Amino acid sequence: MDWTKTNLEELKFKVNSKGQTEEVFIAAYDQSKFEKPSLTIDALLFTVFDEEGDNDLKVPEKELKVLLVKRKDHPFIGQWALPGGFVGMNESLDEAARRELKEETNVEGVYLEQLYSWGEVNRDPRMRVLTVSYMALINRLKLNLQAGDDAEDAQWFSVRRTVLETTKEKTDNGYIKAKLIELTLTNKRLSEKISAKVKEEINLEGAVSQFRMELIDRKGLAFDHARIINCGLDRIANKIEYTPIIFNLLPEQFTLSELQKLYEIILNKQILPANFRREMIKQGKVIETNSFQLRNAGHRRAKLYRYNPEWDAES
Amino acid sequence: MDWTKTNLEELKFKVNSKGQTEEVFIAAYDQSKFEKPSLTIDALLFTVFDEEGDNDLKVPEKELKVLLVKRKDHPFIGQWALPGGFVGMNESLDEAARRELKEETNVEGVYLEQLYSWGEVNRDPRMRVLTVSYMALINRLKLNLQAGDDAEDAQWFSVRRTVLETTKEKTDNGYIKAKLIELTLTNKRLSEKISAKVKEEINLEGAVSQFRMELIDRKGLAFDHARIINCGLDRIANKIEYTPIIFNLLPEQFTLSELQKLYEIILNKQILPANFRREMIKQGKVIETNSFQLRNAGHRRAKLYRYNPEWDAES
DNA sequence: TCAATAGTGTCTGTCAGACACTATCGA
DNA sequence: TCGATAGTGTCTGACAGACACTATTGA
Repeated sequence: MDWTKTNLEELKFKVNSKGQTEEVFIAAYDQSKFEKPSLTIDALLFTVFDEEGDNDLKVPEKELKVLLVKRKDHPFIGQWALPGGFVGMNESLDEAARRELKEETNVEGVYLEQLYSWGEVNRDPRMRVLTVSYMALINRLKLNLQAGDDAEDAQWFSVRRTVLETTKEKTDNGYIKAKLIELTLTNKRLSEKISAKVKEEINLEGAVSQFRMELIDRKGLAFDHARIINCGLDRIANKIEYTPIIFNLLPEQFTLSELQKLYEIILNKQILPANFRREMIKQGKVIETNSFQLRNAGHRRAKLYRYNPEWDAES
Repeated sequence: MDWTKTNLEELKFKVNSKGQTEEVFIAAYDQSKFEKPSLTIDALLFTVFDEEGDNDLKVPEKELKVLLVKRKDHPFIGQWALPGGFVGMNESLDEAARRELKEETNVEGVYLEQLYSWGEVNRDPRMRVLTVSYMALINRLKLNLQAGDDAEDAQWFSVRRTVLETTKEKTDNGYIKAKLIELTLTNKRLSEKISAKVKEEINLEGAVSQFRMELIDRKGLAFDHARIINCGLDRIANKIEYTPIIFNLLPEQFTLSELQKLYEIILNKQILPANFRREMIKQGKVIETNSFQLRNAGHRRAKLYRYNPEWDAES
């Protein structure tokens, strides 16, 4: 059914207060009378790299990375921003996000999800801009296979999130709880280090709660993009337990330790290996393969696992 | 910090490839060159009424209600739609949603949350319209106190959701799972009954999952609003366990049975009273009061409880 | 006494967290 | 043999789901 048309016979000839049928009304409708905000999408692209340490007995650390581009024009010229751009008149929001993804990394067919829409009046110093933010999760290998990776001014930054301070203030009929979060974005090769601050605030009055994500300090990050990155990190952490999105960040085969490391980064807490192992296998999120880790390290070789595509949250 | 301005001295005098400083650039920036989609918000207002049955020994049933307005103009003239409208150039999205809420119900200071943004090219037969959907939860008493309630063409409809069919089709490397959902919206007084169909589809290929909510049949509901209502119902169900949003739908004091009935409606499943009671009290979401149910019914009077504003998901 | 709901007590199997222990590999 | 990680086994307390039972009220 094409629901985009009114397409009911009975409505076709109905007239409004000015005596117009739908056809006449639409033909006469002048939308240009109204001033409109501009519409953009911003794409948060995450991936995971291995970060080799000094001691090669140790297993390499995992780093969560986000793609930033250097702005070539005002506003915020020379600063780093999320890739994004205007939405064309003939593409949907999702299509615009996938186009941006493709332009920036030359990757297609990856996990993509709408995050949130940001519409404060003065978000952009040029004019009123509404941005719809999207998040994509890409595995490293897919990036290597395709070109456009380290093209020009798009660079991967390590993301780290620290909670600097949590406050909880009781009010008459509820509380105000705030979390001051520091986002640290680093790129070793360029010796770039950005650390922005975002405040998450829950204002509860009775049962009426209001959640806000406020930008406190955007040091080197354009617009309110620090807020969007934080929003994406929250989203991954929320979905990690009941969806398989995390496997989008890993290669086809992986060890349980690697998977655990990723969980620890995203949830920002330590997990006991024995329990993690037991739970993953029991849940059925993961299937044992017959292969083993290739790398010769000073310890027993780990069995490789892969995501179980039959896995289902319901069961 | 006012992050909406570039406000770093070093950037102020930096020039772009055309030799413009930021100030010059912004003054020369002509946004009117670009065609832009229109921007609206749609507000999903939920509340709960008691629905008296025939047997007055029985406790009244609860009904989840949504506010719909009858369209007075094309397109979809005469059909029911969510309240909503264009976003002004000087109001944020949240402000626009609160304005709409106030205009429609004269209620302020209630729970409001952004749901999702819908941006398909042909959503609206007039022109390209992006809509950002919001959901508000309002308790019945707040509505009674304020005017504007049953004004003109805004009416409360009972919402019921039935899963007509679930299918799961295995593919090479994943599955396609679909749920066909029927939304039934009824208003007894007007003898109106709308039943729209929405399909929720999860397409999983490897770990790349894609979620879509598709409108199958909009029978009497304007635009893609059935989809938005369904999205709101999903959101409440997801948040009911770990947030106190449900208390926004209840009066200050309530019995545990009333609370349970609401849980059952929203989660669409039966709960054992003994366990429900135990869990609510243990969790500390709820505080005992000294009052009892006034109503004289053929059974022991129930103690009234109220929401515990100290309750905190973390603990 | 009955219908209807309020509210208590308890049993049972499952499971998360903690931790002790064994296995394997390379230097 | 040591350092490092892989992987197994098991104890414990908490807890969800099921259900039997008592309490209170109005007709």
